[in-house]
Amino acid sequence: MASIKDVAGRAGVSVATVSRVLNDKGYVSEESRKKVQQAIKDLNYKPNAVARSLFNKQSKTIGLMVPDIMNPFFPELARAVEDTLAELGYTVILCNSDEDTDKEQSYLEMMMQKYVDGLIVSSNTLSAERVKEFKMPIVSMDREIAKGLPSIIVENKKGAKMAVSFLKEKGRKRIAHIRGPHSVGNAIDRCEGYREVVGGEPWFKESYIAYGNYDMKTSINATIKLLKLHPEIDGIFAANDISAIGAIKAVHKLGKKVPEDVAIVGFDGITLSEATTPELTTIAQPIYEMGEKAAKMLVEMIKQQQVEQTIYRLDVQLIERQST
Amino acid sequence: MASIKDVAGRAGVSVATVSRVLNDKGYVSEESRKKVQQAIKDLNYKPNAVARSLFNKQSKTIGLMVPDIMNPFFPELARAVEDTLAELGYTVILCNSDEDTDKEQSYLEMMMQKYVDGLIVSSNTLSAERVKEFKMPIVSMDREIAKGLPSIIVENKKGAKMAVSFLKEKGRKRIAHIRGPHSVGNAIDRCEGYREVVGGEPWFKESYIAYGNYDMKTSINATIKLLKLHPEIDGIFAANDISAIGAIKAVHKLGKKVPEDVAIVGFDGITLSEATTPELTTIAQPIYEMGEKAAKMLVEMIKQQQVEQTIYRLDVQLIERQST
DNA sequence: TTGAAAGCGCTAACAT
DNA sequence: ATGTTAGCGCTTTCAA
Repeated sequence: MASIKDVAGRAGVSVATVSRVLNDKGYVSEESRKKVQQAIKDLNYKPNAVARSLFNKQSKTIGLMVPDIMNPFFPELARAVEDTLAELGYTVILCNSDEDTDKEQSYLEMMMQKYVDGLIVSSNTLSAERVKEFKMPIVSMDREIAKGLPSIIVENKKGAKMAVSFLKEKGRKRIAHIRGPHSVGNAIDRCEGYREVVGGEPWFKESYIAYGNYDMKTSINATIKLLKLHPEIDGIFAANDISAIGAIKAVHKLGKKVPEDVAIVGFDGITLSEATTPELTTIAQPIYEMGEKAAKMLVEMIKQQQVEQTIYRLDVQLIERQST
Repeated sequence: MASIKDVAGRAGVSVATVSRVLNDKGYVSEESRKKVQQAIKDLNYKPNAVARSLFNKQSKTIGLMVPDIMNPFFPELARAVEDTLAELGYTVILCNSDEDTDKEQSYLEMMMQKYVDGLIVSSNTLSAERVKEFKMPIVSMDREIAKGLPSIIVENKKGAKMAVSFLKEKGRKRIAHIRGPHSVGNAIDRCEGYREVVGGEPWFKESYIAYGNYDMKTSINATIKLLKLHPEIDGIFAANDISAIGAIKAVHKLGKKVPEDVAIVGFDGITLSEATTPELTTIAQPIYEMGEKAAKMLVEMIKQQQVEQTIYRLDVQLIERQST
């Protein structure tokens, strides 16, 4: 691999001049520039990014930390982030945290040691303090880690209300909710949204809210229990698409039909929701747009060396399909 | 951020000594070692990875290049790779190539510039020459890019034969195939496997092989056409799970039932295949294991500085579910 | 057993 | 307009 010295030698100038044309900084005569460019071509020279990083304390690399890339919400997000960042000249490091504090910590340390320029993170376990002491631009996805920390979130409560209202409009009289983890902000918001729409109904019971943990197995079991206890239920709002798919399976297992006997609405709009039978009606988040926005914000922050204090709350959209 | 100089100063030794204890290389008196370790603790010193890379020409980073992380096959692979590599002290850079030669090229250049230590790649467009001139350990997934290049592949033909034989055992008399792209090796192998089992049957027709392109929309249309042309078809082997899901949808659209009227077997064993109704019978690849193996092989290669000339051909497994 | 110093490839003062 | 040089933080020879 040719180095800047080789280029300088071949062009008959000093390394400083080469550096100047490389970075288009300072004065360089047209003649020298030509010679340097020629030498660069001849040698197929590519600047050494590591040497640059050492000097600049920047690596043109950002970290993307998600709980688990296998969770179907994240591939699309990762794709959006990577697309956008690649366009802007950045490289993406993938981290699966499993929401494990120790793993998170070691990823953070690795990032500092490698001069990673910034971090896009979706986590419920990363505390505000640890983020603070980690002096690096951060954008948080799907959750406000700390006041004043840039975040991309969606209208969770509003979306939940849309979902439940939609079930009502469709003539459903007993609407249950499969909720997500108690510790997760968006699960709380979505549950609140549900409550606001049907919590005051005369038929409403606390036991209409079952715990699905955002996962399929738990949701299947929860739904079966729910429907056995309350056979009158004719509509379900599941807090995410995975839970909704679990609910569909449970309904089928009990010999009932979706949507005839029980109509189901999910939340997220992951690709999976189109692959099921029946296809899932869902509250779609603009996942790709979220990733794109996060990436752009982060780069802004990196360039300005100052943290924008913004929260982007993106809108959600009801996609009606066969499950309702 | 404390540097090695700070540590040396605080410990009252030279930076060389600090480096020695850091890397556990060369002679260090017990006393000096203690002092250095204490200083490291006091200062919460972490070695600067970039400076190390500059010297070592290694970055403890590897690239993972996939066509598209949104393709449901790859998240699990990425997870396996990342888990394994993180365990071994490596960081993973994610690249979505879209099988686009230009994108691939610029990723490769970025990797050279950043002293990336190796590459795990799944691509049908990366040519043998480009890989050769890219002097860096590479493991190829799901495809042999060049003779002698380490690859992880699966028993595609054998799996296809298993799938089709299984349909026969289940009493299916007219078995069709939804094939993948003509340019993709594993699609060719799977199609061959299909042919070997039923190509000699008296009822076999060339038009029983439809083109699904490994994608859902195309497979839906192909299946609809197929079943309209040949209503006698009672079994379908789809070359991947996405196609199989498309086939299920198509069968439903035509008012027929899976598996009563048409039994369907897929290939891949992606998580998605469990989420459908009916759940998909499929030939499962050991996806996680493939990623793990690839990562371990790559690290071996990096450490030994020499390329092992091995091809791992992993076995596949029939998972019987509701679609048959 | 330890330290001084060169060097990895680059950028940016500073001089000229 | 250009070159010389120090320095980014580390590792490793070489000498002591």
